[in-house]
Amino acid sequence: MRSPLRDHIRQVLLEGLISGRWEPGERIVERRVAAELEVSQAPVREALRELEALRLIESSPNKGARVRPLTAADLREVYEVRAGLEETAARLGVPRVEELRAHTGRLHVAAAAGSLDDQVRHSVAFHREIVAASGNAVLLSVWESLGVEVWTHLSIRLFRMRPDENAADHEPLVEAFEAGDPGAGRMLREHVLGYAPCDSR
Amino acid sequence: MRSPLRDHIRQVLLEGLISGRWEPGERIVERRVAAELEVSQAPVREALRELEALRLIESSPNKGARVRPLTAADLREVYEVRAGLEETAARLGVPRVEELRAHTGRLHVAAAAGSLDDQVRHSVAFHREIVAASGNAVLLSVWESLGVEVWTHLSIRLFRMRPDENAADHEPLVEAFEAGDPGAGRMLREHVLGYAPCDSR
DNA sequence: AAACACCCTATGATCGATCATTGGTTCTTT
DNA sequence: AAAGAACCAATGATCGATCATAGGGTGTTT
Repeated sequence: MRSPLRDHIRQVLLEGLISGRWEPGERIVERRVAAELEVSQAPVREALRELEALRLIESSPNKGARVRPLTAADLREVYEVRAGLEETAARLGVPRVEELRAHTGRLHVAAAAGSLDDQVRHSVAFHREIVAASGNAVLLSVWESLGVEVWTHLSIRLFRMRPDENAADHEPLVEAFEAGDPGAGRMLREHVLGYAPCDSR
Repeated sequence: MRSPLRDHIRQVLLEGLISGRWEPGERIVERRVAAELEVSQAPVREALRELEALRLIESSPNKGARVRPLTAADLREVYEVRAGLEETAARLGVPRVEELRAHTGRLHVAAAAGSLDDQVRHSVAFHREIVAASGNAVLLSVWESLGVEVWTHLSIRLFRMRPDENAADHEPLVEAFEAGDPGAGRMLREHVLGYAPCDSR
């Protein structure tokens, strides 16, 4: 066994959160998870702390970890931050348009096939490409710490939100980037906010 | 003893990083820290992971943690992200102008007294107020995860950067917020970027 | 001497056990 | 019965010990 123990545990916990095995507000008991996976308590703790950094769980001293209750307002906050980060990314660098087109194409296919998981995956990849193209590693790291993919899955399950099923929404963005349109950043921000819940405007 | 063991350890490590006890690139050995503080290895590991989330150290499996070598380019990346976050914050909410004035005043005093630490502290408080006023808890949490205060101390020590000694720089911002100037966000972004190293423009 | 295999130490990763806190339960006391 | 004290089980926090890997040293082969 090399060293991916806590990585494996984190993955199991993540899948449990996405699939709804643990409901929001429910406690996640370190020893139970440890016993089930036949590992010790320590790596479970570490995995839980990583999930805490993703804001998926919350914990208080001596009281343990519980699944963070996810409200539409929380989700909106995440979208607002994400929109700002992606706008910043668009200002800093130009994404590889071919990549964007490839992701958009796969998104089309997934939407046609009705595969929610694939839609989420390719949509996330589209946006990640933009952030990565900024050339700013800190920005990418912060963006990833938002846990976009997981939150998207959760919002679909908990709020019955639809994934951005119309890949067409992405086309204008690609064209703006290709044309070097200085308004691409703003477009991107609006695009992201458009999927946030309770858009107050 | 209640539960702040790992918090205490994190604080000790933080102070060591700021003070230069551990130089960039140097290894931080879990057991040595544990022995010195007369605690076990486990809480030291947890504290190290928190510092890793702040991007202050980096670690790879089975190879341990080392102080992240801090380059001017890294620092610039942090400033770019920070500038974007604060611009987003300014768009979302209006800070309490009295608070801003109070922080600016203290900044003046600290600058006059030549107290670097106080200058950093009050400058950070000024910007934090703006982010907190956004009303977006995720935004605040992400901003704090940038570790602005620590990075500022480090950049002063490693690059002999000057803190934003002229509190006057903050005055126009306060006035823009007070006037409800829609350009306040952009001003704030420029202000933050102005302190970043290697401004290429 | 270069290349390679083997061993050895330091140390990160993990474990099983123990300490300490929280929250509930029961037992008085009024 | 309500209020409080004492007890108890569950579990998070911490510990000391063990397992396993990385890197360096040493000897052997060519």
